[in-house]
Amino acid sequence: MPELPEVETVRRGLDAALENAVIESVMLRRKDLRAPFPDGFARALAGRKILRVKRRAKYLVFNLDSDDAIIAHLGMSGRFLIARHPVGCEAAARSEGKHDHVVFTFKDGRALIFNDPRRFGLMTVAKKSALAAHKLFAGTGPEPLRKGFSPEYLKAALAKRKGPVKTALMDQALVAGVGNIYASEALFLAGVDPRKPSHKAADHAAKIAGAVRQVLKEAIASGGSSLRDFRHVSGEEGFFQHRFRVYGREGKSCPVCHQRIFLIRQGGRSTFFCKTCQK
DNA sequence: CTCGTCCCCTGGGAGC
DNA sequence: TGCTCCCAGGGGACGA
Repeated sequence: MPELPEVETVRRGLDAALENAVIESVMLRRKDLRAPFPDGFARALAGRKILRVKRRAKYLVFNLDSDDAIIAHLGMSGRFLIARHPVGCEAAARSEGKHDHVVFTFKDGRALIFNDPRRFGLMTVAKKSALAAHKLFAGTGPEPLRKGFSPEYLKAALAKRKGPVKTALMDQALVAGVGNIYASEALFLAGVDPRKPSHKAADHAAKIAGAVRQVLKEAIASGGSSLRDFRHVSGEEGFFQHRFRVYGREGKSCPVCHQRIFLIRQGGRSTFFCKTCQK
């Protein structure tokens, strides 16, 4: 599910709802997700206040009023849902909702539930002062909506690679937060063939960088894409899935030239593109 | 190093 | 209706 626009949508919902919320308890319904919860996870969080919720790449970072931050990843199917009403909250906290793996309760009576059927998600705690060097973030490339993701940077990064440009865009070390949907969408906007070797696509770096930024901004403005699992923290769906130009549209007509859209496999993932518009 | 392949896990949809 | 197969937004561990 969640690429940068979806994670950013969740971040905004969490940040707005949980600023200054004080954690009362943390219930773990199992010992691990993609990785084990660290020892003392719940204990380190109880009584702490959430200051801000930030995002780096596809990770959410909850800054606490201690030295710690919670790091969370939605994997493919993770959801954060806020139970707003005390009654709903108590029910949520007590519930054994299928795949509700973590339940935070707050002093104000609300609850935050992390639900993740596939359990590719992750939740851990780390020192705020050492986040940039944390194993999960070291080696992560620039944020695509910040200045570091410049045409010059992308040109140099692509020039060093041999693999297809679409695979390169999905590499979190090259640029943070772009996944399978938005890599296809961005290359369509840029008019670049996803099969093109990265070093040859380097000449189009400015167009590609601009397209990545454009599609991510559009998707954030639409509240992300809900194909199956993705929901806002309120439970609402995003609606950018209705705006896909190529993703999931195999055999349908290209929005620009009306030729048929093709589906190929790259690195085990589906890629959608227009052979006429993308060279 | 970089690249491709496989795997983790559950659920939903297509096809028979 | 029910079974089997395939596929899914991510990422990390392998081996070549």
